[in-house]
Amino acid sequence: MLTTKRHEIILALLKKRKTASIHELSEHTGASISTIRRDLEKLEQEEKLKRVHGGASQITNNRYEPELEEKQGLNEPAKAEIGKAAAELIEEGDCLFIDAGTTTQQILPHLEDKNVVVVTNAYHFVTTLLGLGVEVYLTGGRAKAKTGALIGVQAEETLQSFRFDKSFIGMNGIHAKHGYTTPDPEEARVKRLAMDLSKRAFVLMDDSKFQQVSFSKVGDIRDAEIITNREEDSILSEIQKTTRVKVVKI
Amino acid sequence: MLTTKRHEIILALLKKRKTASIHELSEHTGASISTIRRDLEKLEQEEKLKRVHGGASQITNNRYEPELEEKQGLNEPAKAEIGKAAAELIEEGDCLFIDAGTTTQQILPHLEDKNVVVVTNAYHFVTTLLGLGVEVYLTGGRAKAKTGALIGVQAEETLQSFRFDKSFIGMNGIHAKHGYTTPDPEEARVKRLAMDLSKRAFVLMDDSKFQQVSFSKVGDIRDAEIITNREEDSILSEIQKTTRVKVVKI
DNA sequence: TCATTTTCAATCATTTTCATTCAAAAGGAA
DNA sequence: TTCCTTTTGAATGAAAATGATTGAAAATGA
Repeated sequence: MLTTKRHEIILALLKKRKTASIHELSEHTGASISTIRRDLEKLEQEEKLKRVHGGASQITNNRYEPELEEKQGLNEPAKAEIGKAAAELIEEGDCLFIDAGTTTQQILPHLEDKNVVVVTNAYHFVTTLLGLGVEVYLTGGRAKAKTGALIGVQAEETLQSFRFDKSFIGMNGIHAKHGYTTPDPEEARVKRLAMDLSKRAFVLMDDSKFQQVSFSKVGDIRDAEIITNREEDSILSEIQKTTRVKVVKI
Repeated sequence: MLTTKRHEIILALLKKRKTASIHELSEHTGASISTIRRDLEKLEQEEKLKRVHGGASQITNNRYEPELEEKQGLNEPAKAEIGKAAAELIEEGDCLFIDAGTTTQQILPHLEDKNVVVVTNAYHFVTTLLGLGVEVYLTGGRAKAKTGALIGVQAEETLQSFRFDKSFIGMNGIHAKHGYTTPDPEEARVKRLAMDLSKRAFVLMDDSKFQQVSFSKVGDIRDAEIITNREEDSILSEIQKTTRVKVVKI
């Protein structure tokens, strides 16, 4: 029996049932227990299935959730502090835009029962916000799994019908010369538009984003204020010449 | 029996009933009391359930979900069958609108890896659909906790930029004379618009909705086709004079 | 309150499964 | 063929899961 064929059989069986034991698979393919183990090891590396004690189980359908949750773990305390600092700027009656992203997400818990209206392009913020008793508007648009954002013409159109007191934007890179950048051009347009529609725009960034440059430019340094945990250094000083920076300690 | 499999069984049972005793679970899975205890301990750590003296109970995530989940339970088998029947109408390459609602939600599992584009006004369908590998567009709008729908001018504006091969609409009432009705006028407008933008519009309704009249009119009987589990009777016959009805058995 | 019953957490012995190693078998190239 | 690499199956001790047992804790009912 060809190795590839065996792999197919294993995956096919797992598609029908949610789990399968090593012994079932061994019997079903005619291969020995050891071989099946090796197969499962390889297939797990390829993210085709998940090994469990005694066998294997289907990979959790959610192509989306894991990515976001993984990301969530990175630099978590910093993000939480930045989110808290952002929330402190919010006043009664504010109309806010909150961009999709793991850092901006940290603002949410601080909005409980605040009298604000939130517009967001993050479809998975909605349930949380409603639960906190906040009035929520979602932009339309195409749903992007990787970042959990809504993008495209519909997102931009919907945004046009709002004006914000404050907007909180996530960003992938900031560079003294190249300004704010992010990988996806369509996301960049939405961020840019939200900034333009706000009296005050805040970019939330942990220190790892400094001097990074991504593919799509969102704007120049002066186009927004910055909230970060970056410690004082020459790069930060340079940026502070151009715009206001709120520095949080962790 | 695989450990993972047992965990799934436990969670599945808890999803149906609100609580389950250790003994029930032991009997149901064939595992010993000790093993079940260990399972519950682990699953509680993962926040999948809450242990209580003598067994375990469902976890309630937040203030919002319960309402919708309660509703979910009502007439569940009927809704599942109706959702399945609706999915059978879908063809390769279709552009679909799927309305927010517990009945329309039952279509989702049948969309796995189908080559379709889905537009929806239900913000909590997005993650599921992306997980199934479907391209998703969300309408904009104000998020309504009670029904999980996006409504208002932004929703209508976003919808205008699409045309659908088929739309699947949830509805609260159908009446031979008064047509389709639903409680919220803003939701009614969205439903109406989606129907207008579709080559074929389908209203999904379990039999409890017949001869019900709600506050806001969505349209006349002939404005959509109907998918229901209503058994043959005079009321259904009357309606069938006006429009096509697909009847499912449960 | 107290006594009784049920459930719980901790521990132990047993069984099952796992990762690692090694040698045989099966290809592939010169 | 011979030499070399890859795949396979078996063997091993280590790790994990399981079921039974026990005294402590919690619930129950008088």
